[in-house]
Amino acid sequence: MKEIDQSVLRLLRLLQQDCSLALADLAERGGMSQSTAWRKVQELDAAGVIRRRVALLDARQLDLKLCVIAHVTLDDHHEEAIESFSSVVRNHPEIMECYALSGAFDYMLKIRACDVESYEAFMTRHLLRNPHVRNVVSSFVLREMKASTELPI
Amino acid sequence: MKEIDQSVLRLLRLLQQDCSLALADLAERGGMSQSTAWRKVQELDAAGVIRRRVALLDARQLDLKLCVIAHVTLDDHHEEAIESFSSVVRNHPEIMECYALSGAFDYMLKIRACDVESYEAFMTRHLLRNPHVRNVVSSFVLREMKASTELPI
DNA sequence: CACCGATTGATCAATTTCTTTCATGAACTC
DNA sequence: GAGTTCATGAAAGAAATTGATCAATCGGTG
Repeated sequence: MKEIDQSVLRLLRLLQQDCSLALADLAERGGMSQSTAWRKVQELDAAGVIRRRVALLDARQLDLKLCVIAHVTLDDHHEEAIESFSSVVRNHPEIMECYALSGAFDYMLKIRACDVESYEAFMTRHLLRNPHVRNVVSSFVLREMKASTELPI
Repeated sequence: MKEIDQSVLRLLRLLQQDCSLALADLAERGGMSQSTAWRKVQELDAAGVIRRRVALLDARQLDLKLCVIAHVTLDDHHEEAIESFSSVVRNHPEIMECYALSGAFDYMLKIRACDVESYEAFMTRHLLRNPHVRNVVSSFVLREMKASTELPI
């Protein structure tokens, strides 16, 4: 990928807001011809700047009313402990996000579940059962003030 | 929206993995005819179960190498303090996510920046300057183990 | 200024994809 | 069982994407 100029940034901003835009609209709003828009999007796809296009769904309508932020501390940080924990994270779609952090906790997880019971069940069944997990602190999300996928570009 | 049956769930799962699938592919993988797939997707769009379709970009290539999880505590929880804080969150795209939490902290923020300096600048300029913000604890993301937008359905 | 390469926009044909229409059959009601 | 509604699939038409070509334009360089 070459340098990313202003016109490409405009396309990217539009696409991360709505990738179902027709090429004609995209071009118009991006202030360029359809051919140029097409070529730039091709490049962005090929270069992997556009990683993927996904549909964002409404959690409430799909009965996932609960969202939890959990902070996890492992017992030790040996290869095996980390791999074991990673595997739990990978294999459970309820864990939507997981970041290794600096600071007081090793990991931060964002977890979705239908309700407190099923969260509790998932937790005890899969996370707390893992021998390397020393500590989990769960905070319930009271309100989603912002949940954007748009990078600040 | 009526009840959501298995075939619709299959479509939703596919779409939240890749919404650039052609209708024909979507239908085939979802195990139904193209017309049926089209109609179901229309309904899901209309009902808002599919909230939007977005492009996910590569933060690294866009020079956003830093990701920070910040925990914020407000001074008080009066209308004004909350509104003031909300306004900061709304108006700054660097703050990609913000959740009001139960537990030790009032809010959790996910923030993207190019580097530590610009993060520091943003922080002091916009968050710490806010008179209602009592405390901010920043944890740097060392590794993104998982960052999915797929709901566990 | 003249030249060169790169980028852009316009246009077109081929292909693919989306959307509508229509007919069929199942399920249900009266 | 006749009639109605509803969901389904096939097929046809409309529209958009894809990819290529060509001329015009822009920027830099000798």
